[in-house]
Amino acid sequence: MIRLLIVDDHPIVRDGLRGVFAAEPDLEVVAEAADGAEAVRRAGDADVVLMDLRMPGMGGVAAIERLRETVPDVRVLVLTTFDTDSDVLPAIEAGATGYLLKDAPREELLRAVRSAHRGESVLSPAVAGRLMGRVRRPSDGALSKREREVLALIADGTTNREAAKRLFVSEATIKTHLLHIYEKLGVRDRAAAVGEAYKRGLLS
Amino acid sequence: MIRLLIVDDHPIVRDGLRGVFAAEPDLEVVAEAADGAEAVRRAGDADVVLMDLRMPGMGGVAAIERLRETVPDVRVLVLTTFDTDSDVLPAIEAGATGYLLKDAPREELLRAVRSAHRGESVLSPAVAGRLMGRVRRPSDGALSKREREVLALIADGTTNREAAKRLFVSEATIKTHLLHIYEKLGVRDRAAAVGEAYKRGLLS
DNA sequence: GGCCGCATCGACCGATCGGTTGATGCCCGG
DNA sequence: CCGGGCATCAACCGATCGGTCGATGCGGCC
Repeated sequence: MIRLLIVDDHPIVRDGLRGVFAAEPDLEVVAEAADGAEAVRRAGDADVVLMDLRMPGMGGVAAIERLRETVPDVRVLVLTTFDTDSDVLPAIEAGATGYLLKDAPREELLRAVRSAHRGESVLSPAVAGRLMGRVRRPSDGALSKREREVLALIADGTTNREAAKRLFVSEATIKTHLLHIYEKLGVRDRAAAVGEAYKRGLLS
Repeated sequence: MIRLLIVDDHPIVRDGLRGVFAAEPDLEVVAEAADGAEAVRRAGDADVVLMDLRMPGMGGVAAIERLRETVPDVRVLVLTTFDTDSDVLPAIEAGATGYLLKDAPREELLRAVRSAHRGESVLSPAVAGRLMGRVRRPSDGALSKREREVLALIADGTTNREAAKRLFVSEATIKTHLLHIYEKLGVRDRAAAVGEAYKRGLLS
């Protein structure tokens, strides 16, 4: 029997999760909490904590850090809406065992809970992709010449179509370059690519 | 009779323009040039020069600057594919009387040629909008607090939908904020907004 | 009170983007 | 020769964006 603690400031979400787990004979919701502080207080009875990140008062990241000190055996599976680096990384650094997005199918959620209980890391595909991209991110400035040209154009607001005209290639080529750029910079859209490039001094 | 010089490195474009002007009794194409240097040599016979910007050898901007010295009375109407700031501003600073995009309807082109001949400035709507945005750009840092919040999220790669969830507002609100941001920064999409914000130190 | 700036919002729609399936060819180094 | 990196390309489709029509309400200032 895996004992669960559901931590979310929205009662509807907590009820929804209860409903999901109610049908599983090996899962039992033993407590709920509406914020991080309450989660820390109630985690003693749980094996796995389903932790939202953004909550009033103490948020998820701080709670995960506290749980590592107070209930070191508990597994924390983050269940949240957000998958940006600024959300993912702090939670993982704080000690989360897994990171799932709230739009995950119920089967994935159930599988994640059981995996987390076994101490296995669980990441949603989107988050996994981001971490993988981050790990294999080459040194700064590793964009090819062509990629840098495309990026500079995008930063100036040109559409893919315009960029294609500008560089005398097809739009498909621009898109391919962009996908490579996103991969190398660990981002998923042009705006973030521009931001990341500025942060790395690739653009100025 | 308005005497025209067509400057474009593509023969097809030159032929196409000839065809447009052939039907106009008050317009006469007196010469063609395939690059800036040739344009400068042939401009003496012309009243209005239709100038492309990106050409091998001497480009349009340099040619416009030379024409100001050698044939100061000639009017230069830029006719090009590109309307980014990095194309528009140098041409206008160099002394172009007008700036049109190649996708302009023929009526607009004809009207522009006649206006340019009279010394009137002519701008395509897109370019006009960009210049207007630039002129009324407020001082740096004039984004509202909310706009800055939205911009920071966008720079991190969040979609409008995610940003809406994040800030507990509707997606329509995010879009409105973004449109205001684009207007204030004189850009037309999120990537350029991020770039511009970094240039101005609004993001770091 | 009127005006302005700011924040909020909906609906619709065309344009563009991102992802996904591949693929080819060139150059360089092992 | 082979493999890897780079550049190039097409087609399809769902997701998202940007633009456009408005609109309301609040607070501050004149």
